[in-house]
Amino acid sequence: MTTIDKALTLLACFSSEAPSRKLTELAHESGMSKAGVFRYLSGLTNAGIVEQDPETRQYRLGAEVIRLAQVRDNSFPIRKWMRTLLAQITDRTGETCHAGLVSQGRLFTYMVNDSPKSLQVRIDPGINLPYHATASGQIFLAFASDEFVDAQLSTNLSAYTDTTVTDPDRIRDRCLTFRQQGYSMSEGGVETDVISVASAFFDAMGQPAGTIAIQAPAVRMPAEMISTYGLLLRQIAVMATRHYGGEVPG
Amino acid sequence: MTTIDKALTLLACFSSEAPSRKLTELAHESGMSKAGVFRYLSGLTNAGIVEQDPETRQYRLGAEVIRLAQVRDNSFPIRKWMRTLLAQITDRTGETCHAGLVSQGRLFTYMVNDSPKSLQVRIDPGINLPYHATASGQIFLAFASDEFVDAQLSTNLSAYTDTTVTDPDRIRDRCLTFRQQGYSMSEGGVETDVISVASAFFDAMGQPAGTIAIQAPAVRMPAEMISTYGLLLRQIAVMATRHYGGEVPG
DNA sequence: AATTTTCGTTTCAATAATTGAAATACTGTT
DNA sequence: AACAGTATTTCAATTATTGAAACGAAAATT
Repeated sequence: MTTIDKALTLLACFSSEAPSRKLTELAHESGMSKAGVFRYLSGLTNAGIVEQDPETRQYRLGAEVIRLAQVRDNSFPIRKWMRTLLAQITDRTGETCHAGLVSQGRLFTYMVNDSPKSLQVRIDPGINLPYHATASGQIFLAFASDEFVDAQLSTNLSAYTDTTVTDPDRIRDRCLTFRQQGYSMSEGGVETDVISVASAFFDAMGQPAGTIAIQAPAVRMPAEMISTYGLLLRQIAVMATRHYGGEVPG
Repeated sequence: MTTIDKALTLLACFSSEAPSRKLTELAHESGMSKAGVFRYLSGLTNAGIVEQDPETRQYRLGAEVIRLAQVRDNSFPIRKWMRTLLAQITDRTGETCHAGLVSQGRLFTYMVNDSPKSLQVRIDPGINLPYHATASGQIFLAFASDEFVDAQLSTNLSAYTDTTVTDPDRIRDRCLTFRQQGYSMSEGGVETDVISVASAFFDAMGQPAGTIAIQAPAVRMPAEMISTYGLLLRQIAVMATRHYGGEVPG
C-alpha cells in the first residue's frame, strides 16, 4: 500500500453521517498511527481536499472537492439528464424519488427529487445506502458480481428496524427474484412505514452503475402499485443506461 | 514536498476547460516524471478520485469526488441558501447570475441561475473565473490580501477580448474604486457585449470567500442600471456573508 | 484554582518506500 | 510491416516515510 493510498483511504471516513472527524478518531478508524494520519491530513489540507475547523480543530472536506465535482460533472454529465428522469417519475407518481450512484463500493444518494405532497419521505443527497436494507441496494446486488455480493453480505448487516432482512441467504433469494423482475422493493428496511421500489442502470460493461428509486409512505403503497411503479422505474432506468452510455445485461 | 502533495497537485490540472488529460500531458504540465505521474494516478484511481477512460485511456475525475462534494455540502451547506439568494437576484433583475467560490487560489463558478429571457449569457458551474478579466475576480482582488493580489497580477494576464484590461496597475486602480463601492463591474472582459457586475462575501476572518455576480448582454445594461444592480448585489452579498458565518471587513 | 485527561503537533533515527531513466508493451497509423 | 506515440513495468540508488514517544495546549474534572 503506497503513501497515497493510505492518505486517500482517510477520505472514505468522511460521510454525511460523520462529516467532521477528529484526528484521533480517524487514527483509530483507519488503524494508522496518529502521527501518520496527521501528516496525511496535512497533505490533503494543502490540496484543499480537507480543511480544519479553526475552532473545534476537527477536520472536514474542503472546498476543492466541490470544484472537482463540478468538473467531473461537466466532463461526464449525469446531473443534466438525471434531473429530467427523476422529474418525470415524481410527475407521474407524486412520490419522492432518488438516484443512487456507486463509488468505491459504496452506494449513495446522488440526487433527490422531493414529492410535492405534505406527507413525504425525507432523504438528502450524499447519504449512504446500505445494500442489504434498501431497495436500491438490493437491486444493485441483484446485478452485481458474485464477489461483490459476497463481500457485502459477509459484513455485519445491521437491523435498522424490526423488519430489516439481515439473513444473507434470504437476501440472495430476494435478489434472484428482483433480477428477473428488473426491479426491487423493500418494506421498512431502514425506516418503518416506508416502502421503496428501485431499478438499476448499467455501465458499458453491463455492470450496475447506479439505481433509481421511489420512496413513499407505506399507506400510499398498496401491492398493485408496487408493480406499477416497479415497471415505470425499469423503463426510466433503461433510459438512464442509454444516457450513461451503458448496456442492459442479458 | 511530500508524495501526497505531488499526487494531489495533479488534481489542479483537471478543469472544466480540460476535463480529460493524457498521462504524458500531465507529466509535462506538472513537471514530474512520467513514471511518477503514473504511480500517482494509480493511487488516485484506487481511491476513485480519478478514473481512466477504458477506450481513450485518458484520465478524468472519478465518481468519488461527487460523493465527497455531497458530504461537504451536507456538513457545510452553502447550496441551500445560495440557491435562494440567486433566485432573488434573477427574480428582481431578470438576468443570469452566479455565485463564485474560491478554492486553492482559484475562483470558479459554484452555482448559476439562468435568466428566463431568450437572449441570455450562458455560463456553466465549475468554470474558472480569471481574476483580472471578470467582475467576480476583480471584486475578489479588491478585498484580498496584498500577497494574493501580487501573486495573481504577476502571472500572464491574457487578453480575452480587445477590451480586456491586462495592465496590472490599471487593475489595482479599478480594485480600489470597487472596494469603496462594494461592487465591481467588467465590460467585455472575457466576452464582448457582455457586462457583469459583482460583489463579494466573506469568511470569519474577513477574507473574501466568494462572489455573487450578474451577467447580462451589454444592450440591456445602461450605466444607471449597473449601479442599481451593484447595490442590490452588495445587499445580497451581505446576507451571504451572514449565512456563511463570516464578517464584512471595514 | 489546581489537576488530570484528552487531543493535536513535533521530533528523530531506523526503516521501507519513492524515484526516474530506460526498457518494454501496447495501440493505432502510414 | 514498419513507425510513432503512449502507457506501463522494471530496478538499484536514494530519499522520504514511519511510529513511538515527547511536547504543548486546551478542555474537563476535582
